[in-house]
Amino acid sequence: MLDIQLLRSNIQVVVDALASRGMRFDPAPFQTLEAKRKDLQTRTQDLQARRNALSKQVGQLKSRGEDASAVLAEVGGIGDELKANEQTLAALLEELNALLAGLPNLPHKTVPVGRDESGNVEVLRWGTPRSFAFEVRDHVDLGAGLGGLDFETAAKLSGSRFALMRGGVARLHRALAQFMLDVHTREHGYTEIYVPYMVNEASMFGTGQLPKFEEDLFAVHRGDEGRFFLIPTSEVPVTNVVRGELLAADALPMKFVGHTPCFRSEAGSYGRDTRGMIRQHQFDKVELVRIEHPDNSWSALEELVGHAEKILQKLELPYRKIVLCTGDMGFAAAKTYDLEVWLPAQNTYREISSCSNCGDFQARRMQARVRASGQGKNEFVHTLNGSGLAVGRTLVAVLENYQQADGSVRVPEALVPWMGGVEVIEPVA
RNA sequence: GGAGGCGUGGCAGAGUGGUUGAAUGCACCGGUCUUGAAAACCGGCAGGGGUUUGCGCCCCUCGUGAGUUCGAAUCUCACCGCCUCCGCCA
Repeated sequence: MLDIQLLRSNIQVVVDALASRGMRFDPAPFQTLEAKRKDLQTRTQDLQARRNALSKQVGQLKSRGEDASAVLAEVGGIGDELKANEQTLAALLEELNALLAGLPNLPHKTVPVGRDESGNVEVLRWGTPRSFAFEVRDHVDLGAGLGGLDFETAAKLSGSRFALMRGGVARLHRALAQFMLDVHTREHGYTEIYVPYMVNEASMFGTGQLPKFEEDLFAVHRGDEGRFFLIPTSEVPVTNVVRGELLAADALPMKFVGHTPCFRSEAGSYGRDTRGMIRQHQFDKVELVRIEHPDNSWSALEELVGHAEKILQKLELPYRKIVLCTGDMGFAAAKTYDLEVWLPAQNTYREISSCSNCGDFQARRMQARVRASGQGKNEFVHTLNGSGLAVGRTLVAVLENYQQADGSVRVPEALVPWMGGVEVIEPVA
């Protein structure tokens, strides 16, 4: 959520910044609402002040045993008008709020301007894609050969865009997640956190999935007692840990790492990545979340991306790092780095991590603040999140990059201890 | 699922219709004292919003939302959450 003060004082800044994201924002409706609000709020508050003063008089008169009927008659007349004003004002504020809640975050000044993904800027390439002396297989074929990836059975159980893993591949999947958790907790100082996979509406609003992106979510209904939403990323529950909190300055930074499944309806992406487990309704992700003091969030973003990169480096998977341009960023982000891993079968780099600083955008929605240390004002915290990494896609990358001519797959050296010493996953006969 | 209890400021905890946004303690901030620190003492200290060049003035908020009333932390209803006991249960 943007700061309404900014829209009041300098709406052109907002219009321009949103334009760089490819969004046409017409300031007129906001300004009309805002003018009405100002007028109505002033009048309402005047009425409230009068009522309060007169009611106070009644109390004084009665405590002295005097007659209060004249004052009572006067204050009685205020009631109806006041109530009407209060209701109109509440509706108006709600409308303003809804308008505000629908606006995406403003890009940080260091974000390259661009209209779509073609405007993204590569900042780093790490590792050299391996050359193969045989024809590479994609993870679907490899997984089938290993008896470890079974999309047909998953489809029987649930439908398309679900995966079922067995044996060595299932173990590899588990090992990857454990490995990531261990690296981030032991080497990068994150606190492991376990969170609910279903959250309420307020949490989805807090991180920005609602109200605009409901179609991307799975909802779980509980009769007429309301509904939960399956988390599309652990960013949602983990970040919302601080919702509604006023934190002590020394409570920051908070660094969490969580491993959860993620559920996405993938509405509107019917034709894309239909083969294999690149784009699933359910996938696992190890997520890094940081709650930072506003002064530190930008250096924290660089650090966080580095932590995600470290996993790829340890697994010796070639990747590149790009900065998303203004037109390609997510709703809540002020700046985003994507990490893309090399997939030999696709002969290209594919997204495996997305790391963002959301600035105070989510914090304002969540009302998550940090107490000022000295005289200053309490401030909204800054929230950051990044995949460290998407486990399913990491599995795909390992299978494809470490495949051998006979269809077996070597286990990356760094991962062997998490595989109980297994160094190669062999095809089934 | 049944029975009972409880939600007040950063924390603990008073307050059961009237100048109470709220005692007290702790924490925190500033100061006195001290070589420095601690202790002691003095002072400050909820959040959000409106308006104002500023001083300030005003409004809202005691889990959330409705209601009763001239007036609600206090009374009524609904909802949410937490605790205790019983039942069930991975």
